[in-house]
Amino acid sequence: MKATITDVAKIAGVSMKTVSRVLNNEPNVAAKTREKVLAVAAELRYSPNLAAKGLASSKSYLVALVYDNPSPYYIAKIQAGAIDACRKFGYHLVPEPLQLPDVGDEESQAETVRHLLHRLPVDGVILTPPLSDSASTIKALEDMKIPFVLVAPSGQENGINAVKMDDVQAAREMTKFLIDQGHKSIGFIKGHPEHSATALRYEGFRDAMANAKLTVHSHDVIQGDFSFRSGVNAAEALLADRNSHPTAIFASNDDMAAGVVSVASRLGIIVPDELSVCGFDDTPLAKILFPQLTTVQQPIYEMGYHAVKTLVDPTQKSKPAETRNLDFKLVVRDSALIKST
Amino acid sequence: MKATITDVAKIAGVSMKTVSRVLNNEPNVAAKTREKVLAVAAELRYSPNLAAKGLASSKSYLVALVYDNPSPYYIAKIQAGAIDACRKFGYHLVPEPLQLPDVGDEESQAETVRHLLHRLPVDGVILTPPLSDSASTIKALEDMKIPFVLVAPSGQENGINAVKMDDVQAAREMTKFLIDQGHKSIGFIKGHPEHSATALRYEGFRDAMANAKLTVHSHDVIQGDFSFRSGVNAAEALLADRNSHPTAIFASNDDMAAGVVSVASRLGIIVPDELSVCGFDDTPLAKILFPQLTTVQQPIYEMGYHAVKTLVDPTQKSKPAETRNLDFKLVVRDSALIKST
DNA sequence: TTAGGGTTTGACAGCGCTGTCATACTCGAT
DNA sequence: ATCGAGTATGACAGCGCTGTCAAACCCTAA
Repeated sequence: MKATITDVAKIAGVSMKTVSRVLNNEPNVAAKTREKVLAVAAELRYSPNLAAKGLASSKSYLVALVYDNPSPYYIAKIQAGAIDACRKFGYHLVPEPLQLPDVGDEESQAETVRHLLHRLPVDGVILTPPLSDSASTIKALEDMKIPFVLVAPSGQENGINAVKMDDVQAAREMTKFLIDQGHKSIGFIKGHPEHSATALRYEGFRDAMANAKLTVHSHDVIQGDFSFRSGVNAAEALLADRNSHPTAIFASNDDMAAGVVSVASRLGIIVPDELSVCGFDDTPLAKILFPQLTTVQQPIYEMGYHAVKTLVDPTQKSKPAETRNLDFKLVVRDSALIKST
Repeated sequence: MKATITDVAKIAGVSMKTVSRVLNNEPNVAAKTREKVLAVAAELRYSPNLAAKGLASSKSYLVALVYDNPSPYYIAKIQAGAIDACRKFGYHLVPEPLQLPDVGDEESQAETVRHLLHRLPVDGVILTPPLSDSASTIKALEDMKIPFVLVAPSGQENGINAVKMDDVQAAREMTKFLIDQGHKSIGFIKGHPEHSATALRYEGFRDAMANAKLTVHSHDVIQGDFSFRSGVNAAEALLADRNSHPTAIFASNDDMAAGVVSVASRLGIIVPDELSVCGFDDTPLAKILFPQLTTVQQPIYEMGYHAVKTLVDPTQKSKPAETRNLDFKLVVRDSALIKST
């Protein structure tokens, strides 16, 4: 029924090994032979048996995506990128969520991961945040000698493969965008204190303000926690004085920005005419909201793609481990007005 | 380094085959032998090599989740359920998104799926909507003799495994809930005309209204298309007359319900005091909104779980193919007030 | 012409496991 | 004691592929 290498070999009149060579793009095959093999393979609709390949070459052609991230949206995007890269290189992606009950201390996390990968040996692992900051999980991987890539780790890892984006720079550019729009008084809502991005985004904001010689008033910076509700609270504080409030508010994520928009609408403050609002992350929410949110689009898909690429691309192999910064994108939508000159 | 069956066999003083028997819970192994083997296996931290297992038994221990569904949220939930079931039965899930560019006519979809599964032979396939309604894709699977399960197909498939929920009943119960709350005039917003759920949900609504001997005025039923914006438009129509509008609005999905809430808030109509609103799907949006949405929670996770279960559970095997209806859940939140007696 | 080096090809073992079938062992009934 | 019918175990081949290594071939330079 299903064609094997032996079938192809027989019909093409060559040995199995030669067929194998052709199919794996190995050198030292006469062009003519190659063509014939390819033709036969196509005709027979041959496709290799991954299990057999794996068994013989002690590779699995599998990459694991390990996550315990509560944001399905984030994971879905990473996964999409990772799968596309896998396809390109003949690999397959196996998502391995850590059960929420499992997510206890770091140690038990690492143990779970160890267990997981013991059962299903893979050729590489992608660690998503917050796992990408778990020292013991990383150590477990190193122990097992399984290649891995960190997605958006907060530390500056050396000698470890990682993909991330520059939160500071993104916040800087967003802030600069607002300043260029003519805003001088800009409110900022910080994220959850324990999330690593919080400090980075705030740093970018302050940088840009300082560059523009604008002062950041302490009462214009409010602590949030990335939740919609905290955005509401922050907005209420920032907009308390109807006669003198910031003309723009930069929230550290979209959920909080949505909170700001809702408060503004309740107070009758028109966005963006009287108040520009921007967020961070470009979640689906950003497009549902009215007006649509100006925000920062993280290269999440790309992180997934490049994570897999560093893991499986033979070209990349043997290159020294490195942290790769991927480009974000400022998405300007209605919530922050582009002034007509 | 890594223990094999041979190692375990040697140390336990039995044959490979016996170890294999123990590890696969086959019968006819002396209790004492079983214990010893298990002990040795544990000590050696032995875990079977999936590729070898697969090669020898011509199974892959892989289940594919095929989707071209644009809703990452939906897929993520299906996937979570499917993965959990896979874990339980020693399988692994491989997500196989159909590239958006691929999604052309049904034929090319089927061809893509055929191609996909040709490359990676799996023991079963889960087809998510709208693929679960693609006759040619289903046929491709049948041709390849790969077992499959349909998730939420709209047709009444016979002799085919499927998991779904009863949209009609859910809409009926939601409507009944509103009626029990004392509402007599209830507006309804229909979904996208081409989506199969649209008719079912509307049917449930009408059923319940008829049961309660309430008339459905044609001007209280508005055609929407599942988008937020269409919800806004519908709400504007339904609430046009400030003095006499429905006291409750049942939107066919959460996005449209969100549109209703936003219009109500703009018009100064207090939800739920002056207007009860409910949606369908229990998307993340439902909890973000203020007030939080009363809605129907679909058993999406459960569908994923049971889909895999029917595919791989040896207990279920050989059972006749059947369509399984899973239970939905009415989630009552603030947007539809529970009146204090 | 021939040696030497590179290129092209194939034979064969074996990856780690399971299916098949044969063998050995156990125990109650005769 | 003897037979039969389980029950328990093992020997062995082979799943489909690749790695290794040897063989065959081709060409150029002497």
